[in-house]
Amino acid sequence: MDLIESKDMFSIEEKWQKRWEEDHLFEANPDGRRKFMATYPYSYMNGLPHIGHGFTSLRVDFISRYKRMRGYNALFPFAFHCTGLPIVASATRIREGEEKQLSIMKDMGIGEAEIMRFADPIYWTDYFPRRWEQTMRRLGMSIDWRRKFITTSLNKSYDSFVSWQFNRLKDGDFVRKGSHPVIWCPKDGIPVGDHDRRSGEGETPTEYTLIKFRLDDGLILVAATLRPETAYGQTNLWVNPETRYIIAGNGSERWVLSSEAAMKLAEQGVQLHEEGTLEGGSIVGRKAYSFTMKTEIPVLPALFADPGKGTGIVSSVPSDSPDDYVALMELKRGAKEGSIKGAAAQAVEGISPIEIIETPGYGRLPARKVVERLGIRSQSESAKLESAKEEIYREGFYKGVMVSSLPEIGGMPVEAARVKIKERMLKEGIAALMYEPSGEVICRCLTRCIVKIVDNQWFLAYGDPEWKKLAHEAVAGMNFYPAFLNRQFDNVIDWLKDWACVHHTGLGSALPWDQKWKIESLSDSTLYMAYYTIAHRLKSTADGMAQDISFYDYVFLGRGSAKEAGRKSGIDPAKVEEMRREFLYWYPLDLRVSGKDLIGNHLTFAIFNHTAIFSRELWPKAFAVNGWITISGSKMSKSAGNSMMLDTALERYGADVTRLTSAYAGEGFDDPNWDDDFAESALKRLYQMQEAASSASGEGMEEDDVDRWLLSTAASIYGRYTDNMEQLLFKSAVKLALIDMQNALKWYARRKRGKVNASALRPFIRLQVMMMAPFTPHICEEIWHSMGNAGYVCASELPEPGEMQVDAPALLREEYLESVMGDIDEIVKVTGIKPSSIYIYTAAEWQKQLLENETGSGDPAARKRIMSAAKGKAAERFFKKYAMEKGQGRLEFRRLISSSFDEREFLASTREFLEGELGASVVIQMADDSDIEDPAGRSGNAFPGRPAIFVK
RNA sequence: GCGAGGGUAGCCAAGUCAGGUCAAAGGCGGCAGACUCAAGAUCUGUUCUCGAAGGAGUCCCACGGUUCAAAUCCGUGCCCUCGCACCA
Repeated sequence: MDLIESKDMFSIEEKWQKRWEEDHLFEANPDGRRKFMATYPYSYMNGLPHIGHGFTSLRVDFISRYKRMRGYNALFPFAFHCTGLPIVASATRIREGEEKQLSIMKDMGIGEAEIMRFADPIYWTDYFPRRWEQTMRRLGMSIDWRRKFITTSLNKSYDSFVSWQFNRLKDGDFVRKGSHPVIWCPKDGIPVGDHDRRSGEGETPTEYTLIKFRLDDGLILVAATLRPETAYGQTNLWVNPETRYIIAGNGSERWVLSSEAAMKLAEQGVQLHEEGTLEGGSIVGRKAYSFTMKTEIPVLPALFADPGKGTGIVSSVPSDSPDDYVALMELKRGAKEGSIKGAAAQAVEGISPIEIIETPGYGRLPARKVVERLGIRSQSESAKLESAKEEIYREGFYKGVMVSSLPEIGGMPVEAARVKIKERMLKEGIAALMYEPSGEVICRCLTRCIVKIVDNQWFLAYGDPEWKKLAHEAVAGMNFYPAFLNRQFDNVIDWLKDWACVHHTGLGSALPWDQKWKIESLSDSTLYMAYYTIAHRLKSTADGMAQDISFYDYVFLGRGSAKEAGRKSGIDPAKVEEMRREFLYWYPLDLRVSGKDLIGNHLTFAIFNHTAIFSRELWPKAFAVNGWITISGSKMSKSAGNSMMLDTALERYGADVTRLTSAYAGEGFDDPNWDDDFAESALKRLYQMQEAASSASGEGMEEDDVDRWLLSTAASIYGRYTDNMEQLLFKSAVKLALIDMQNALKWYARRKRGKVNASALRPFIRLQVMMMAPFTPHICEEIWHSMGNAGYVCASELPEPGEMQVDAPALLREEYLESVMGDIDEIVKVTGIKPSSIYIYTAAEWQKQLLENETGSGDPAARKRIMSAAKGKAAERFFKKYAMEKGQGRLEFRRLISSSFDEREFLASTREFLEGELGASVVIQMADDSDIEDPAGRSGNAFPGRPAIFVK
């Protein structure tokens, strides 16, 4: 057979993909076999797959193909996720002609003419699933495509499934109502998710504590702080002299705060009634009573008091706040230089920071320390102040301890003190809460966003301790790859809080009992693995049918009857019954493979939801998680210019090489590395496999020791291969199946001096092709076929590892030979001799017996008897060597060799080979031969399992 | 800070749970040789240091310990990656 030209790879791949398709090879239906169902979390349909998607989904394909070849009925389904905001947001951007979005579309290879069609979100849900399927097919995925579907109300059947799921969750009290803070656009009147923001992606609501201070006329100055635990360090208040504050009634109190703050508080359930205004400048110099300090503190001017942030009034803690410290220092300078006069100057002079928190490495006045280190002189150095604040905030929060002299919170860690003091103040009515975005968020409509407390928000109650308990139980019963993940999942379950599971906008399914809400994208995807089991029997389109709740109740839970479910859904009860049986055949899910980004959300949600709805025997059995792919060592990111789309890889390398490079990229939890150099050289390795196959044709010969070695090596490699495959360690498996097998073949060809035996080679290659089939199925089919095998290699059955014969002495013999050759090589290298003759002396008979005795019974009588055969000098030398070998821990290995075969006899059989390899004549003798030829007296160096050598 | 994982030769990475055949698999890169007019590709060898005899020295983040024996076990410290959410 000719070598596969690389351009032929594409046609070979296409050919086999077509045949698999025609023969419905991967369409899995329930039958009498053991089943194996593995899934990949469907990807979001706002882009095309890159090699990272390829890496994770291929892991499902590798294991599915392997399991199929181990006699399992393997199911690998696939679907497309369309729920949520990003598609809608991106479509809007296209409609608005936003440059960035248009160029993203162009980069995906979408032509000018077509781009505008993406202004309609629905077009995305048609286009991208098509492209994904195309790419996945081209990659040679063994997917049962009959079961594909899209999510959202665009698919009536799936929509009804989600609706059923939420009804069941609600019945079990797993969905509850509450309120929670969201980032909110006051102009549009909607929550603004990351995808709807012009800027401020990743910013979240943060909680400020509003602390009250009383002016002598009874007005309440309301200062906002992120750090209530610093209340005992208050020295003064800051107001912005250029701001007009408002006076607003709140119950019996009259608050002073910025008008922006009043507007925000209104969205957070605090109703204020404006009664008048107050110039910031007019409060400066007055005194306010601090309920914490139990004394009056001065109100001073500061430009950093931003009316748009918090309340525009700040309580000053110069010990711990760089802003406060710098502002205070500036005022003090002003007072000294005379630019500030009178009462204000006097007040300023009387202020000094109060030590309240001890932070390792920062002492008790961290603000001063950092400000001085960074050389900040003025409030206007905002960038430096930002980094100073961030540093102190983080260090102080995690490592700081309140100084012991403080009342109430003395000696407590900052973290705990904050909670304690805040709760006490709230209880006493001298504080309130307010939320602000953690950073500036600008809506796409260019409005600055605020935080709103949304009422009537529906939550999945992941914070519920009882539900957590169930989830922990599920984890305890699961397998994880890698195994340590159980700890990670247990931990996530513990910190997970209630999850807001509905949105106002985006694509999705309506909340069944409150149709104005859309179920959010992570929440409609926790149970759909079950849906796969029947998806191909339901019509997955907009004109499909919404199934009745009793239908799912029966199919998934066995509640009610097939007759009833059929009647309500208009489906033949016999069909309903079949679906019930099909679900029970495939479920529970055997394996879900995902990237590590889904641990903290989707995968854990899936565990939670399964425990809520299904009985124990239907909970998922295993999760596998892998890292993020890197390209030649650096993180894949579009902005950094190194990313690779799956289509690009396929065009460049073809499916098999893309698959092989992915498999070899890495395993376990570490980030895998896509190695272009490996990809470049991968094809030649596949050629080699094919070449070897073609050389395996022709007449066989009688099997000799080396043939047996080859087959034993294959058996031994195969045993390790199955272990690795079962553990999803695909890189190791490829190394064994491709590289180690090929290296064995190279040694074999060398040993046989070109006279390879087809009857050994053929089963060897046949096994290798089968082992490689999960990774490079196309070329393996080609070779399989060319070797005259019937059917498909990917439908053939791999042997039981235990069934394969391993000739252990045969393995030892070759290992021994290699080590003898290694010793000779080293001697030649070190001495620089060009050898003409090489003498090899194997150990004397008595030495072998002695070794056997010493490592075994150690019988002194036997020892004495054996020693009598040895001459004194030789025995002495032997024991020296013996001690050394023992020290190295090699004794048992030497004994194993020496007792497994006759060294001299074996070496003699390889003489021709050795002479050819070494280019010298080789003489093999035993150290105690009577007619020994030993010109340099080296034979005494012999040791059982390691012969003496003399080179000349 | 809490939680999870990690630190192995030029780079990547196996080995660590079950200590000794470990100067430590394999890949990539480098070097040398073969082939070639040449380059690329491919093949072979080699790739810690010293060595004219298979040896010795040093080595698996650092330091200390356990052991006849430590990359592997124990302790302490340093460093790195990821998660800590309402978003797919």
